[in-house]
Amino acid sequence: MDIEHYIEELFAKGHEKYLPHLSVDCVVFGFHDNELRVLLLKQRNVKQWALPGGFIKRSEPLEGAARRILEERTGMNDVFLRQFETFGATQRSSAKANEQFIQGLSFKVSESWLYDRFLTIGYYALVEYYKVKAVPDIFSEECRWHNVHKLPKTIHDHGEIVRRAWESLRIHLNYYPVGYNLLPEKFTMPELQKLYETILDRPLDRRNFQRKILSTGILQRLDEVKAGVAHKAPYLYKFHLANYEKALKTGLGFNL
Amino acid sequence: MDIEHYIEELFAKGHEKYLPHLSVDCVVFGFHDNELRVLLLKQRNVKQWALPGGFIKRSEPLEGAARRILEERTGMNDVFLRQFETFGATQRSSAKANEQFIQGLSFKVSESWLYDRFLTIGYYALVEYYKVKAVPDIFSEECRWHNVHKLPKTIHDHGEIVRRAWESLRIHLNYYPVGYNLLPEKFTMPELQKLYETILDRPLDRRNFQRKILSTGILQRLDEVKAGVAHKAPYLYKFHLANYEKALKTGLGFNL
DNA sequence: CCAAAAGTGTTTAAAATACACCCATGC
DNA sequence: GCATGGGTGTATTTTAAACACTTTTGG
Repeated sequence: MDIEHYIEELFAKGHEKYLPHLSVDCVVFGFHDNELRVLLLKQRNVKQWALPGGFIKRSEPLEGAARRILEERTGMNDVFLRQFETFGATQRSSAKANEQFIQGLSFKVSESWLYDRFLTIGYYALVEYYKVKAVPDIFSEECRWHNVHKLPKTIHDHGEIVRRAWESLRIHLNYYPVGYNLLPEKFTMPELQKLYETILDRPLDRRNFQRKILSTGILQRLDEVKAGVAHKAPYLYKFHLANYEKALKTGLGFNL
Repeated sequence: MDIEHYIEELFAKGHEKYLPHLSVDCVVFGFHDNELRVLLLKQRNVKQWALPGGFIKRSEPLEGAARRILEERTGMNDVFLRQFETFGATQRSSAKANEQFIQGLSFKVSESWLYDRFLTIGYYALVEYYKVKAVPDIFSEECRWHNVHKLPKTIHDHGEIVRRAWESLRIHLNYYPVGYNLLPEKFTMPELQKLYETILDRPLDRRNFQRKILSTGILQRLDEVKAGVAHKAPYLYKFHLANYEKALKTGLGFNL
């Protein structure tokens, strides 16, 4: 099988192409059905899920690796991406933890760089849910969104990594604007609020939220209302890109 | 020479003991003469300074490596230590950049794991200035404190790393208490304020600062005043450890 | 016509800021 | 005795939080 061949090659010779002992894992956040979701890959031969991850080419910038991995899994480039932590506990990954996966392979590898200890550099990404064309990697049979509140069983410390990414994102939310990468171009105020509430995991006052978010100047209201909805149609907004970019740089001393 | 032998061994066989391509660098902050200072090492054969850094033993936790490195350079354990960023640009380190150092060695090494690309995981530490017994490492001839405002020429991206660490510390300051690891056991309110002003790099109002910091409950005033000072003697304070620890965990939604 | 969601402003409380006078000490 | 820095409190402004009624629409 083609993929098995690919995997065998990676086990045997991956260290020639990639830096050993190092991986990059991406926590890809998307927003859908009023849920904050992360993209996870279902490992072959194993009933566990994993973060989209990969290795760093020997002469590839660290962030470049993260962007490449992200593009491979989601088809997207130019997404919001932020490094948040590097995980380096000794027990965090091991050949043991991968045993089940390895045993399911059709070939035998008695030694491989992939059996070594790995440190992983964690990035989180914010992406527009509908724009993602999720594709599994060679280790996986499926790529699916999961509600951050109901994560399935994960390999290694990937559950913890998601938790930490979410934590970083919550803090991030109080410094920088968020949403451009998580919402469609046009969106309503209640949608934006839901996004914030979902990330912060608590309800916000409708009126206070609107006042504060508008005061930042990152939004512009359109002369359009959302069509085809029950009840009163809410206005559509889009981000004021110049102000949004500025706020990304200078921050917006915000407190929701 | 003994040290040269040590270095030669490290060049030749270090990769057996340490993870390749990875280093840990520590930005050690101390506070003295109303200055925020960082500990830097003067490299042998080179007119440049470097952060205290080192490598990760093959079965050593990442943070453990940082603590070991810190203890080796400062003689201190149990200091405040926080990972803040991992630096992985391709051009950040190279054999070229180390050329001068290598040429100064009495032996020749044509190949070494140390010539490879390195990613470095950045930690910053907060330490009590007077408790530090700074000792150079094998690559250095001197270990000295430098004012963060007047950093000397550094190797690689170490200047940038200091800048980023300081930035992280400034943000940190608005979430968590700081000072226990930077000040002597007993200190005065003006001293604490100077520390905050120095880290934030801007003046703070005396009365407002005192009110806010006291309202957190992390301080306890002693029935003692500072002796041997000109002018009115300020009270001495110490940290209320239980409250301080609690604040380290739960944070103190602070805004100076 | 009514249930459900959106639009809009005001009042109140809390927090941040600005500011001034007295006190103790070393010189 | 005076210059210097430390101690203390209040008034003002700004920001956050709480809160209710009206409007629109689909069913």
